[in-house]
Amino acid sequence: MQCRGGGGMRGSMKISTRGRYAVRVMLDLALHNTGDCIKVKDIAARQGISEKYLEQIIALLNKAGFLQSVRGAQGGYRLLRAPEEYTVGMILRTTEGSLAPVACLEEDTGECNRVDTCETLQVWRELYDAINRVVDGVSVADLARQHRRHLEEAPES
Amino acid sequence: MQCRGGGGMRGSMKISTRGRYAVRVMLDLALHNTGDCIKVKDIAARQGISEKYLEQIIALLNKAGFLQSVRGAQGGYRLLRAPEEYTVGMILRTTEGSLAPVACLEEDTGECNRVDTCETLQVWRELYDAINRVVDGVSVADLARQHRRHLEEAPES
DNA sequence: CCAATTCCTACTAAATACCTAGGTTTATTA
DNA sequence: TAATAAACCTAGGTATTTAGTAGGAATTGG
Repeated sequence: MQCRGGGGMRGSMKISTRGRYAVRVMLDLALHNTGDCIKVKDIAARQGISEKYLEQIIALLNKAGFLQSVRGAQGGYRLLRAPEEYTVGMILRTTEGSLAPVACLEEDTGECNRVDTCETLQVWRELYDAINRVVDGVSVADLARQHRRHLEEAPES
Repeated sequence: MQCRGGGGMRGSMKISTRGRYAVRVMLDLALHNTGDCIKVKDIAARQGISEKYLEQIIALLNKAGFLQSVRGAQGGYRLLRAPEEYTVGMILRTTEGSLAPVACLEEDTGECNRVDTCETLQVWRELYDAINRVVDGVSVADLARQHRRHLEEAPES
């Protein structure tokens, strides 16, 4: 359905929907940060994402301490801190796990035995650094700012 | 066996063994670039990788036009061009597919409909650029140079 | 001819991605 | 107080991908 081209090679190094949706959720929460609770149902509707699936993703963000949750009727979620305080890197790490391109670079795990003689490790380290620099250099507030600028330039609906 | 910590979160954005082995193969071929053929069997032994699996990976590199192959007894492979001509990026792209972190950035495919209003796309684009800059900035010759320097500093065996 | 090699295709077990489904608990409100 | 609306929790389920195994056909050197 999504792979029409030739066979084979679809591409790894991908950020999964979990991570991408999580970033969009955080942005959504920042844009509707009026003080009162925001329901999963509303986010799902706005973002066009399955409600039940979003629930699970938000649960990860919640467990990470990013959100404040209110149970019961008229409950929902809101950002615990200011949008500036959340980087895309933080969000991706809690939902996707480590962003290291190879397991050897994982903080706790890994440590392959060929570490001293492995020339490729240096490349992976540079890659890891570059990835972290980008994702930690963008905050949810940056995304929100960009969204508002978009609206000004092309005001629709 | 490799995940001992807690459950959950293993980490995406990973380069698979295909890609990592491919880079090691190219480095191996560069280091043993004496002019005569190098057998898969020897590479597999030196690198400690399954012969049959390597065969398939090398087939990809071969089909991409990176190698010269000689069939039959005393056959094998050698680099078609100088090690300087191959970047890690080229190798990863032929074995792993596109290095784009999201499908929307894929050259031919993708083009999601929310392209104009998607603020997150900008982050993914920056990430894509950063990844490409790193992997295209390192050649197989660089890896070989680093290997030889390693040997000088700590000459073992 | 024989042995060594590349080449080609199919298969498999395990993990992962991306959900769906169904229920439990907690709080508001009619 | 009962109904309802929400968060919370856990267990699947299908399709795809990964990391190989396996087995043989085609090609060449000795």
